[in-house]
Amino acid sequence: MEIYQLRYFLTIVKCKNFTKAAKQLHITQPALSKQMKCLEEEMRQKLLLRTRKGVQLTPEGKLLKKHAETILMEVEKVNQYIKKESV
Amino acid sequence: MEIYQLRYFLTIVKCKNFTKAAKQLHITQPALSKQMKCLEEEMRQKLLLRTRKGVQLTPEGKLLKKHAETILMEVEKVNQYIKKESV
DNA sequence: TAAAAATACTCCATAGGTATTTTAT
DNA sequence: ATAAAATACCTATGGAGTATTTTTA
Repeated sequence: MEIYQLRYFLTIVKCKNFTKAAKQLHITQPALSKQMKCLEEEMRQKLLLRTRKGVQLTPEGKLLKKHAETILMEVEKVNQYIKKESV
Repeated sequence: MEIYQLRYFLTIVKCKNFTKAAKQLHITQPALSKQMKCLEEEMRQKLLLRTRKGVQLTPEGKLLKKHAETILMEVEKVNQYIKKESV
């Protein structure tokens, strides 16, 4: 599990669509699919339900979302600090 | 900045020594040095002071330590969840 | 039946290894 | 003089791309 994978995951949750999320992340849809497959395999459970209505979260996906948000919020604090210092 | 780099960084802080930290992380000392160089370059500042007395934190290093601890604590929660679910 | 996701490959960037040099007392 | 860190160079894993197939309702 790496930070970039959590960012990919949250972007999919927000977009409810792999293709749109990939565009927003400036990567291709297959690259994004592969990373989500890796993440689901590492977590040993499905996180995302691919339906015609859009991508939905499984209960485990919902839990990961909470943790991912906490982690990325903290990462964002570090990024802001870098910007502040380098100006 | 990735989770594995934060783990490397905190291990060095704990061990106060690159060589010992590398052993504990099951990687080589040069691999660890390179990752810390990458991290310092990305942060655009020195994080660690290499002294004979042991590796010390710069003020920026101390700040990163706090964020890294928060992030890794949250990662650990996810890992525990994986273990629980996969049993 | 059509949009979206998955699969199959190919490529290359970089994480990590070994050997060696440099640094700090 | 010596332990520790940095550097140089090499290898190989896996992240990302293109082309294509499969899936879902």
